[in-house]
Amino acid sequence: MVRKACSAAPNVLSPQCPTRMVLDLIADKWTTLVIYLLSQGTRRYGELQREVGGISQKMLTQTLRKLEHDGLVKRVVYPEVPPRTEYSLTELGTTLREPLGALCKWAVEHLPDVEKARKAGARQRARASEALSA
Amino acid sequence: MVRKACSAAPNVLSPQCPTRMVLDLIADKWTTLVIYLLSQGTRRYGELQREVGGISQKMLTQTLRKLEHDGLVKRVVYPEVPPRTEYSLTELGTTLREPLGALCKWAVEHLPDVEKARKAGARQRARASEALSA
DNA sequence: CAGAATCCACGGCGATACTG
DNA sequence: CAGTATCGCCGTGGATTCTG
Repeated sequence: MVRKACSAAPNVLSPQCPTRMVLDLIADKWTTLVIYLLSQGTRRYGELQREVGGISQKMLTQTLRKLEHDGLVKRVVYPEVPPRTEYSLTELGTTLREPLGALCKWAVEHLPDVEKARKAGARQRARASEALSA
Repeated sequence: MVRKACSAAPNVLSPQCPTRMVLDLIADKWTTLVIYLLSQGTRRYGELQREVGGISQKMLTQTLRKLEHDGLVKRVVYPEVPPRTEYSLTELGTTLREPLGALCKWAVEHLPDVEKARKAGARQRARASEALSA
């Protein structure tokens, strides 16, 4: 495991730990979706809004701006009329595909387990107390 | 608006896609921290609260409950006085360590890049307008 | 010690309207 | 088309209090 990431103690719990940053990065409902889409190729603003489905312009713009600010997404504006803006992953942005992919892979593989646990959870919870006293 | 789930095409954009579930799972400031801690060994409620630092009992309990409900965390209550509760990762929970670790690894490796981008962004943004008019 | 319950503030986020 | 600006809901989450 990655230790000395933080100052002295390998503490993920301190806010300045890089782990925290990743969370801020992906712990956003939309961010991951946008990255996913862009990992498939360059998109225009409108395309993204249409494809993500359910996202408001506010959120899309906000997400895009954050991503751009973090150097993960490249924004190219063509000073034309009508306006055209194209978004794409930067070099850095593409490096996120793998770890993100690993996570998705986990989801696909373990989804059944989680669903099973969710269903069993309700029943099991009811008998939890009695099981312990036995 | 429910198009085909992601049965055939892994459409991350549809809400019922497993990817969405992962997001719901980790897209929580605390969840990842808790999992990280538990991946190091069993913890008591109070220990978690102290170690995570900054988390309220409400959030801790809530997070723990969700994790338990999803079958990632095992909760053992000892009917003693004073009460003692121990939390630990389930078998399923430990499988999350790897993909989560990959993410952390990414963070550590690319943190400098992101920070650089963040710093450069501010300056660059200032010259963006003038650059266009030039 | 572990947790449930309540109150409340802030901010996320969507909807809408306007601009270049 | 690609945004920005404004408003308002409501969910998230913190602080506090109470219980077994």
